[in-house]
Amino acid sequence: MSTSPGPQGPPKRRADAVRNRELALAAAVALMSERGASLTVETIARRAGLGAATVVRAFGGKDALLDAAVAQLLEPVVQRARDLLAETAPYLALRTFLGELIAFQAAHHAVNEQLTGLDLPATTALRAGLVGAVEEMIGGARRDGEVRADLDPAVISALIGATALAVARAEPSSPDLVHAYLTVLLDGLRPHLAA
Amino acid sequence: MSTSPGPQGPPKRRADAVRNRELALAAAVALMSERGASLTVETIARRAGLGAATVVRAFGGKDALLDAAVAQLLEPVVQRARDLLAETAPYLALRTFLGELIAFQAAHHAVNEQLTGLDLPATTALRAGLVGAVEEMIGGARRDGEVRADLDPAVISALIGATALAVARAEPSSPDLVHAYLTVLLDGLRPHLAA
Amino acid sequence: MSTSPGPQGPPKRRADAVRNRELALAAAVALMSERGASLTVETIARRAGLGAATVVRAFGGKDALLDAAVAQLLEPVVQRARDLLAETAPYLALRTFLGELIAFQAAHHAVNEQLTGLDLPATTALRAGLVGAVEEMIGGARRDGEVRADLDPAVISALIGATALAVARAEPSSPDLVHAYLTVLLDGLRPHLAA
Amino acid sequence: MSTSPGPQGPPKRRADAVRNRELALAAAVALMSERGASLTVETIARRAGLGAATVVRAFGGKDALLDAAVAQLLEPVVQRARDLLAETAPYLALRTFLGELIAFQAAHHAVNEQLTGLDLPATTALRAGLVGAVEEMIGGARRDGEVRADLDPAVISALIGATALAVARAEPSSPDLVHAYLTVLLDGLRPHLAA
DNA sequence: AATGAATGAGGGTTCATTCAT
DNA sequence: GATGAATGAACCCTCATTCAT
Repeated sequence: MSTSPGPQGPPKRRADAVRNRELALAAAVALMSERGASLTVETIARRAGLGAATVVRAFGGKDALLDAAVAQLLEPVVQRARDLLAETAPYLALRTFLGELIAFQAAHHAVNEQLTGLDLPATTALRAGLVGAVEEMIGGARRDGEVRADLDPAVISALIGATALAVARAEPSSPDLVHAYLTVLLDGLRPHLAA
Repeated sequence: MSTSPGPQGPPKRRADAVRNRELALAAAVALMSERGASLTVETIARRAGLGAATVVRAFGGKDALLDAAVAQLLEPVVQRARDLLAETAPYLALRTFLGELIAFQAAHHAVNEQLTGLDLPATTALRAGLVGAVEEMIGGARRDGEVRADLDPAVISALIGATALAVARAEPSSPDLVHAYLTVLLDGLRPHLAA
Repeated sequence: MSTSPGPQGPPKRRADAVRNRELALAAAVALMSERGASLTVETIARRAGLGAATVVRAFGGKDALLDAAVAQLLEPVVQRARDLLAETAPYLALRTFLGELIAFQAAHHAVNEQLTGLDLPATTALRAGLVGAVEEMIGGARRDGEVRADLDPAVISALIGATALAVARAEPSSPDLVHAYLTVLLDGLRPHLAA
Repeated sequence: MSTSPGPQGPPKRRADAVRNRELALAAAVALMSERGASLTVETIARRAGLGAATVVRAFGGKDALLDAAVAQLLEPVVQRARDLLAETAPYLALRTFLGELIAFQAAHHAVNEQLTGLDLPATTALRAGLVGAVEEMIGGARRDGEVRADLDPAVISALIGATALAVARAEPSSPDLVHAYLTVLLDGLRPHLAA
């Protein structure tokens, strides 16, 4: 009885594993936020204070690790978009969300710099969710007459998806650039006043 | 003096070297225009009909080769921007150039897909030249009252530089996206109608 | 004496250890009977419902585990050979045993597929025992005039040892092949009719 | 003109590459003939006096290297079987070939020790050719009344294929074992004299 | 000068073993 | 004592660069 855990304890040392998973994720995220970081398994592991094999085992492969890292970055963003959609008028939601999106991306501006050509299902799904939420915002705002009606909301959403990340990743990053992006984009999205 | 040719001896077989340089450049440019091309030295050399060592030797390293290739791609674009600046009213030049820029980038959407973290001086310089030309267009258009005055032309230029490439490289590429980008951007750049 | 238990204290939880040993052995044996099974420590442990460290600890290393597993497979075969020797006329014993040996090997055709170069003392000893038993069968059958006398029984036994396994492991396995093997071998072992 | 080769020379340094290919093949073959040799790319390369990457590049992968090595070993054997078939009466061809086959295999007794589960097309094809040739020998000998008619030649051929290699690889290798194998096998293949 | 070939460095992954719980 | 997790070593492979021809 002295060594066995109480009746509540199925996970014996799982806690450490979870912690190391998070360490590896955090290390990957940190490296993604640094320009030109190498993002090799070895580098990530060293940053996390772990062995290279450990991080591979914890995720089942480098791709899965990167997928999990990007997903961890993206998940709260998507959630925030959904929350805004539920709580706020579409156009206000769009304005609010865009600002937050850029601010968030700017804090992790190197995200998916080296992710081209990889199979990242969680990331793909989250990006789709994000684009979908933005599309709903735009659709609603358009119905409210707040956004121009001559462009397809899906296309506008894709446009935002493509450019927001680029602005966030711009070198050098500057608040002025973000401000200009938001200003131009939102003004450009307003309904046409005159031909 | 022993190794350098005398004044009577211009480079003897430099013609071959120049030709091979151009072959390698053309091959690299062609590969950059194909999604998912491998862009290894071996691949480039095979495409050029040359040996791998030849292309390395012709440029002194892979980075320099890529730099030269991207520069070759970018150079006419920059030149076009300068020509438009010289010949056309600023705002019209801007509108014209933006459309051409996107079309060009879309035709070479793989450019600097794998260029992160590399030291590419020629590319950097040309990009600066391009951004500078756009900045002049915007400055002129602003003086003509064609572009909003509440944003710094340099910042707008940086914004265009950051987003144009992203739109051109978007996956999947679509004319609608390009159209929406140009529409929103240009409308967003118009002077404010109401404070 | 200090480490060995006193006469009043037999091994306390040795029962668990013994049980785990048997679980691991059974798992290893089961995996050896499946074509292309991976036979890693992890795989064996999972099949046994144990932790990987447990199976290693129970045997002191993977080699010892495999040795014990093969030995467990071979032991009843050797015992059967000894029983037949004791109970049956040599030549009949030989005919009977050969059929059973092939059938047994065919049921565990993956045995020692991945065992090359390993140090497996128990397996080696059992194989020697098996070869010895067969040698006795042949020697007795030769004395009875049932087997040709121009070949050394030890050599014939080695021949059987080498070929029986190969036939059992042949790809693809077929009853016809086994039948042909037994037919040709036994006929070839009969005494020479004509010089 | 001084440095360029004469008009006959398309392969400039291909000779060295061919030589290194052969060095690598010879090293692989040599290692296959040693019990317990590790057969890693590194080991083979070191034995050949080459870098590991060189042997990989020369063959395009480890599997292809092993395939080529085994094929090189097997090719003259298959050729010899075909020659015997063409020149000699079937049963004599069979007797002759079996002796040579064993002798040859015995000289390379570790061949395909670690080859299970690999995709080796050349090896597979050559083994099929060998089995086919033996099958023809047996079929012809059977028509001549030299080999028993109650067993399918294809099955007998498979039997020989399975056992000959095993005998050649037996540990320890001994001339007596080979002699016994040939004696028992050939006698066992003779037509049935009495029920 | 051009090049096919060689290679050292580095990548991701697997696995038997060790360790902390 | 049992175990999930950690890990160092080893494997195969790729590639930019260097070398011998």
